[in-house]
Amino acid sequence: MLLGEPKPEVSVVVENYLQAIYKLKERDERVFPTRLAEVMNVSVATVVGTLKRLSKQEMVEVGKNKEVNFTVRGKDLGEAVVRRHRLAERMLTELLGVAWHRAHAEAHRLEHAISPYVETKLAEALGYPKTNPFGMPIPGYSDGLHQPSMKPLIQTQDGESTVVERVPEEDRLLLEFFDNNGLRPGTQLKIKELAHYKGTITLLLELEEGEEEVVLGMDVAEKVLVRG
Amino acid sequence: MLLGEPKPEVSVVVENYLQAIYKLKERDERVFPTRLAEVMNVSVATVVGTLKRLSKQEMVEVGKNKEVNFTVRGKDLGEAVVRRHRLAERMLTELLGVAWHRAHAEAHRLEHAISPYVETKLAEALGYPKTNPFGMPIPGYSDGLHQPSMKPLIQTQDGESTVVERVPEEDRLLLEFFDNNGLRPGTQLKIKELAHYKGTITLLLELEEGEEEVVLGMDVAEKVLVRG
DNA sequence: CCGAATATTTAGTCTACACTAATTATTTTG
DNA sequence: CAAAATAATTAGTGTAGACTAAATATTCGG
Repeated sequence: MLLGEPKPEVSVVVENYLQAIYKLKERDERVFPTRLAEVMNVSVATVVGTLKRLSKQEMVEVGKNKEVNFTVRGKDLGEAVVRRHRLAERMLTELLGVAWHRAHAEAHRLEHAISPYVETKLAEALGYPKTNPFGMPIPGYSDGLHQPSMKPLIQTQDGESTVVERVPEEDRLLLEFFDNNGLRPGTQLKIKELAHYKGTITLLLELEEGEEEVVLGMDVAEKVLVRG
Repeated sequence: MLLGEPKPEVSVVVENYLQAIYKLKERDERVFPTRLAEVMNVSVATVVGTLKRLSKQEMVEVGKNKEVNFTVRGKDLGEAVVRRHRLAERMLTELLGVAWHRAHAEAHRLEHAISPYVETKLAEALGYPKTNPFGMPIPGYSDGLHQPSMKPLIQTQDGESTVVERVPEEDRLLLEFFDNNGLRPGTQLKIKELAHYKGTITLLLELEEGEEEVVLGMDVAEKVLVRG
């Protein structure tokens, strides 16, 4: 009954760094040590040290301008972590009945425990989903495919009708609010009032149980994408 | 987009030690550092060091006779890891279609990534299974319940008909052999020849596709449990 | 272009977890 | 019971990954 494992090629910590870099680049952010320290919630000194190790292992390259870029190997690994994270989110919500707003945090623990083999079985069981439950594309199953065109809520017109395509997944409280109000990818809605002047946007969600009015601030409205 | 976690109470390493201790005690083995070093696949010196930490954290007590025993806290934690492991094995085989003989190894990575909340949802989705796919009881869902009486294959009689209840799950190659031959919990069989003198036992498996003859050595036959 | 603000690096420390080698206990056995 | 075998401990190392504090670069604004 041996329980010791044969040691994974990359540690959980390294996987988390690569994932963080991948997600920043996914939003077209350039990656620098300080920014990485913010999202990883560690000190800058720690990031500098870790980047040194990552460089030595040929996963990233740090330019003299300090910008962090992936090597091919690093990008593949980071992408794999993100892919497993988003598949895990789907598994949690669709197969296990986990609450939608909890899936993101829970998947963060699972993403490192999914082997390539389990990943293939999981993707198959889920029918090769193209996005996670929050509308983020699952790399490997979604790329290449033409995605529906999307724009942030702040760029909509008063009175416009559209459909939610993506919501920000990082803030637990916000997710819970969305969950309680039925605002998630697929939700049909109409822009009731776009009040840039006071920094709010009022939505009329068209749910099965009837219409629901929701008011969002502009900072949030910038991160909610709708079709169009 | 913070990715840092709030730090789990116990590390993966500690969870693995507690799990190993739990599984040894489950088979009524007394636990000593050397034995633990064997099953954990680390040096005895490492075990001694780790046990010191575990003692300080009130998870185990090491007697002057060197025997390792759980505290209440340690037992609860060890049991939780084993429970999640066996639930994960069920999830892999029943929900994801993972090959039976691979479930054990794969679950070893997942067991540390399942929170109490996900565990409840998982158990619910699986219908509160009483055993894992290899016939081991899932603590918390199976205890208290009267289990069918079991005995090892070596204690059967020539010609006896019975049903497989449990197979050893640690050896990958053996599991694969079982898998390929249809020998798993639930399989109906007849003892064709019990040849203690040459150290073999020959089984006639009654499968849907017909009968299958399988020969096992006594060391393996000791660890395959059947009803009776 | 210079000084302030911001960003990065270095130095030194700490913990967990692994190792080997050497030493010390303990147990088994002739 | 003493010698041999087995078990356990101690000492010393090493790596990953985290920290703070201090030093050094870099960038930005007036």
